[in-house]
Amino acid sequence: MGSKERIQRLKEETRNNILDAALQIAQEEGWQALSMRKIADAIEYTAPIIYEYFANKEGILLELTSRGYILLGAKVEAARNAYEHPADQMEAMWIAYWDFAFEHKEFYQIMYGVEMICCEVKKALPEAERVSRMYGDVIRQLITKVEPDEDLICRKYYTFWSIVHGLISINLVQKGTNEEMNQHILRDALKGIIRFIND
Amino acid sequence: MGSKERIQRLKEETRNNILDAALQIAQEEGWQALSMRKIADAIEYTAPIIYEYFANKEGILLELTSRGYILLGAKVEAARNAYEHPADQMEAMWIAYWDFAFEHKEFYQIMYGVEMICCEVKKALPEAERVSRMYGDVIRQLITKVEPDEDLICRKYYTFWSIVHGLISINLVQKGTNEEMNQHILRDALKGIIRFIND
DNA sequence: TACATTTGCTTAACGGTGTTAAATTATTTA
DNA sequence: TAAATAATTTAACACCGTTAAGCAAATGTA
Repeated sequence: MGSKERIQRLKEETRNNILDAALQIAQEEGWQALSMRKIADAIEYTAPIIYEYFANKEGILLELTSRGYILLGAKVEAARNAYEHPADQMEAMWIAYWDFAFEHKEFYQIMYGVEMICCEVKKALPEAERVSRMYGDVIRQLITKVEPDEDLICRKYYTFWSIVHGLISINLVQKGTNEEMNQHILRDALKGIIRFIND
Repeated sequence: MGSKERIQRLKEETRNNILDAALQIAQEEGWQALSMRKIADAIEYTAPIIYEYFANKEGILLELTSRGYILLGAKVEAARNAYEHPADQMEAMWIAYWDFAFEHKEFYQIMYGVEMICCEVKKALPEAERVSRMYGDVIRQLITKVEPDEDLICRKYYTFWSIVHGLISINLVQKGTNEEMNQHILRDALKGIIRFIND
């Protein structure tokens, strides 16, 4: 016979087509615009066919998430292999991570649950601005330089914000982590930034 | 007459009821479970009524986001007022931010676009574990202590991850920020953590 | 008081979603 | 060629956000 394998190959191809179509739609229109019917349209089938290849929509997302991690893993590995000393490796590996996030935005979003809410209106919410101004004011006082330029203050603010928000996000998305350790990390990082704020 | 004001007050009450109902549903079932019909049920009306008070569903979310910032602002302000020295203020303000995120998870989620994907399966994705192991290995080499305990490595890993992921999230959610500044913040923070990894 | 107008609210509907079951068509097997 | 199996579609269900039409009660006016 031999056609058994050919059919198997065709099935695998369709499976890949589904995943590719889903990713492409996400790239073009965002994850919120992804629908089973749109995927079906793209692969020139009707929607129920997809359920022969995936349990449900989440199954597709899960598979893409997994593939995202494989891609990220390769990038991080390559970055490490490009250096000898651990310190250089570490920096390169995180920069690789950073680059991955922006080169493959859609992957990063499903991998780490980052929503693109940003409804244009939300950006300039005065209540939000008030909060960041409060932080900025205190940072200004912390900097000993007589005339700290606004750029430096902004940078320090983002440094603080990033680590706090990052730690929170990680905890909210994949909860069940050690509460005590979080407090330890948070306080260490804050004290670290404050101590070396004038570098 | 005087009934004009009474009616006005009633309308405002209904508006608040809508917001309260929306928040409660989110607290009990998550944002993804929030629907106009569910809100209507909770306030004992039918769905179209809500459109007399809000332009659409996003309008409700926007108002709640705004209220979230007001709440956060109050907490941060109180934290600052509890201390004299800027360094103490700064730490207290970020801890207040941290506490707010977990005390008012639902607010934090709409304010900063944190999705709760975590479909239980995703947690233990082997491809994801491989990536974190790679980072852990290099961190272990960076620590000079002869027998670094696993807790320390984990803490350092989360510190790195938090700042990188935090910075990425902020950029993805409210894009349009300065690319050059991001690189500056990223490299500064990485070098800082690496340099003081043995504290 | 009687009629007209406005208001508050509901029902019905439209086009969309994920998903399942039944029906249909095409392919393979006997 | 006929029966059995596989591949694919159509139809349907229950939900979603949103809008338009209709109704009923309250209000304003003569």
